[in-house]
Amino acid sequence: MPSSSISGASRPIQSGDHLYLVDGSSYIFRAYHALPPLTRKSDGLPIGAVHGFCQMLWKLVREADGEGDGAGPTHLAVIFDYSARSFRNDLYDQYKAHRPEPPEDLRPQFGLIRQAVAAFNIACVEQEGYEADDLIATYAREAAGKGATVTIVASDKDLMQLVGDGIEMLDPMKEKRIGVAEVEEKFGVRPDRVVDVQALAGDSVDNIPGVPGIGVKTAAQLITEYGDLEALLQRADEIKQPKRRQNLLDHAQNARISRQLAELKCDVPVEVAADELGVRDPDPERLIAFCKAMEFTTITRRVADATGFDPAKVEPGEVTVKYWPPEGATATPVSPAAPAAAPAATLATDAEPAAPEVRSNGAHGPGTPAAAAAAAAAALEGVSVDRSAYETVDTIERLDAWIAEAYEAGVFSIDTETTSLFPMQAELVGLSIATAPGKACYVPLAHRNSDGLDLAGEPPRQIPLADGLQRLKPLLEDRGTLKIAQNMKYDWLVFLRYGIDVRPFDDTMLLSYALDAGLGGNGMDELSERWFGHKPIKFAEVAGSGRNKVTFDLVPLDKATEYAAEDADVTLRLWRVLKPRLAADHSATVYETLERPMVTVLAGMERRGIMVDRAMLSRLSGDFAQSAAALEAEIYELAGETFNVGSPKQLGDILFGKMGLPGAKKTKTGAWTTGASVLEDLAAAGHELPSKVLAWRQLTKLKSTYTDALPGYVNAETGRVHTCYALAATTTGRLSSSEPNLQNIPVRTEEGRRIRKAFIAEKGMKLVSADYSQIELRVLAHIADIPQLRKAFEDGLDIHAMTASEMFGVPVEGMDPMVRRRAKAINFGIIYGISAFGLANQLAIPRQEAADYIKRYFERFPGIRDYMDSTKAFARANGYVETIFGRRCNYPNITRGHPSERAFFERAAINAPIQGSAADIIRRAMVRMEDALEKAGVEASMLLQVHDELIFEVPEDAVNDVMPVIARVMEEAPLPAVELKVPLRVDARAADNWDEAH
DNA sequence: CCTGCCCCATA
DNA sequence: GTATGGGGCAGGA
Repeated sequence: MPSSSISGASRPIQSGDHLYLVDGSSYIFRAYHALPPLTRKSDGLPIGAVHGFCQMLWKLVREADGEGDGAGPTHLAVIFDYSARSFRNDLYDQYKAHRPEPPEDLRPQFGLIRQAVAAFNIACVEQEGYEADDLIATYAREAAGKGATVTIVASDKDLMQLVGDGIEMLDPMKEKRIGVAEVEEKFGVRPDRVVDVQALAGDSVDNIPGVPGIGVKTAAQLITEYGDLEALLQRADEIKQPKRRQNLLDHAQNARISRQLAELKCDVPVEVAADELGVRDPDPERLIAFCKAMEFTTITRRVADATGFDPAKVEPGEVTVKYWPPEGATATPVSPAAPAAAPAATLATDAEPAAPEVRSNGAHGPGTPAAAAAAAAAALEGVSVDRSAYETVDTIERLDAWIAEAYEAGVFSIDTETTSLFPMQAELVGLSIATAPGKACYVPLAHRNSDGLDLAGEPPRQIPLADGLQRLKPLLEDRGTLKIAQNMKYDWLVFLRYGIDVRPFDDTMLLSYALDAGLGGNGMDELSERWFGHKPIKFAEVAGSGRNKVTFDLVPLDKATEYAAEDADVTLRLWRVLKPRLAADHSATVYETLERPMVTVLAGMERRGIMVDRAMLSRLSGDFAQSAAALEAEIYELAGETFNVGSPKQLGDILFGKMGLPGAKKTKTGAWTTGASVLEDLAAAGHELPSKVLAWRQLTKLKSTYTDALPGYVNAETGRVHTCYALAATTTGRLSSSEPNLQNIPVRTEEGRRIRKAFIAEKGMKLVSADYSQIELRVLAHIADIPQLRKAFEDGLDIHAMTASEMFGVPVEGMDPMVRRRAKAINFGIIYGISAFGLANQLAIPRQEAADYIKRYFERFPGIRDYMDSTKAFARANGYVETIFGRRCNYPNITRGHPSERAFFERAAINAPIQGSAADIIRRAMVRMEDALEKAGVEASMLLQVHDELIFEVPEDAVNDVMPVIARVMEEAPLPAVELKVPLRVDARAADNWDEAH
């Protein structure tokens, strides 16, 4: 049988009856993301949508009075889509194409909802080849034709064409009635012309093409003017706008097909007649059994109260949990430790800070979470950015009005304007707020007037900074109002310095990063362009650039308002597009546990900064300059002429041109290669000049990049260096550090380590450095599940020596250091997605020999090859890979481009789960660190992170208490989300400076 | 003054 | 062979 319909009571529909038709399929999707996630207590089965559905059904059933006075239902049915295909696919094969699979935790609820309908004893209709909407249309028209009232319980805009003549809609989430007026408001035309509008505007969710360049607004205007679609298409050549006219002429056929797709079928040969949909009383025992099985305590009690049935007498019923629709061809994730359901399980068990509770903005349409996200994007597409509509708020009254508006909205975006890009020295100049798309303002707080002579004149009219902040503080700290910013870490730090602790918040940059890492930048201008095709004003356009650049407090208020309010406006729009995608993309846990909590953690670290010994750096600078000058003189002598040693071009000419040394290689641009490895080869061959150049380069590098540059970053107020961590800069989840970069402070050479010694603790304090030992190899051993590696880490062995012993069959005792070095290079190579070429380069051995090593390695560790092959295959099939915590790293170009480029992305994809999982682990440790230290009653401040190392500043007498706490938090960081198959080990040391602590 | 390139510091 | 940020040079504005 092509359907599984169940009829209700037999009762011919007549005038005065009231038929309720519930759109079950769209309800499920809608409830899934509109309602808070809910799981069955006993086993974690996701049941949020089922729960919402049952509450709604119970309400409807209670209203049924069997009398038909127009209020409660006399007839009631829940309608479902039977399958994805319908007659519309024959009209247009792309119809509803690109629909993503339903989310994992929604799947079992499809079956459960059908069982709920049965438990309520309500008619349930689904029919092959027809969508729920067509069945609803058929029943609705028939019943209305017989004089009955019809209520369609749905919010799907596709059903709006049915409204009128006794048919209305009821939005089950907002409990809002949708009549002719509401439809006109939405589509700009009467319900009977809705399909014409849809035919022109198209629909990205259902993949209905429409006519390019025409949205709902334009479509409504055209239909109103020309009457209907056919008339418009006939007279399209009368349209004045050339582009629009051409599009209508070119895409007329598309529009006609779109209309057929949008128009609902009112004459479906229904298998269950409308007369068979009469309301029946539920069987209380069966209903209670179902509710008990689902562990719905409140509904169980209500049903019991209403029916007088004692729930204690009823055993929980049997419910069948099925993953429906059946699992498709979705590939399994790379990591055996991260099965598809891992993110959901993580949510249920992980004791992480929960998302702040925020009122839904209700802006999402029906459909899957992904479709909802697409709908949110589509809804924002038509709203153009109108900079002239922004308000400059210069009175307390207007500021209070905006604050009230923000409270009312429950969520708003905010952006600060300051005098500096460094949040630690930025002074607040003003701030902008947006409470809805297009509804934004700028509040100047500390602007000055430039009179053109670079002298500040009378300030413009504005609210004094202190007064403004005093008004805003309660709002910014209000736990019930969500603040949104693009790169909140900056604004959060600025506000903190003015005594305001902004929370709760969302960050659109981090949302984009959690969702789309690797697909492009996450800066606001780029996101605005990507999502809205809109280019915001550039900072340089309002503040100038180069020598003409002024601080923002000198920007005139009209310009400042346009720029600042637009940023807030765009940020809010981005949030509306990106936030709904978290659920759809299963990235909510990554965002909530690995991204958002990092904002305040990193802000704290940046604020504390680290002390550097400027005198020591200055002495070093002098030393380096002297040594470099001496080397320079020797180099000129050897070369027989003076030249710029720092110019690779000139150096190449000397070495390979004038002196005719061997081993000359070309770079991409045709210049001589003068990289370190080339110079080392020459030096090893006994040439003096190259070895002097190498030494010179090292010294000048250390001098220019570190000893000269670092003092310039010392903050005048704090006397410390405050680096800036980027949370969303890498594809793998690592942080990056800049201004200055404190993640590449030298450590390998003795000269370099002298720079490290200049990073010191405050008097009476020590620096504690705690670093993970071999974390990436441990992660690899876990992911690829390599028995020998697991055993070696378990036993605390020297992992490289063990690898060498396995590969070359030599005992670890008395091993030749060269043999161990080779194994070490291979181990690192594996992490980097090894190639014979790269390994040969690294070890300076022939390519064939490197290939033999790799072959031998794979023979000894076949699991590694399996991991690499399966990861590559997964990345090629899906365009992304995941870490063990579900962070997604995208590689969209892995199947495109030249073979060498593809090979590059393949290596990156092999590396990303390893590097990324390690990055996730240290993020988890950092997020928990402050609380753990506080709970343990020990004092310590986290100052720096260098990928696998954390640096703290600790009072001398607390050092011994602090170190075990730090090590424990770091070693246990993966728990409880992931239990690694290998132990993590952390080494911690304390000293007066970073070099000795490391 | 900006950009691409080369080179090099870290994990 | 992975992931970054940054300095100096050189060429084109």
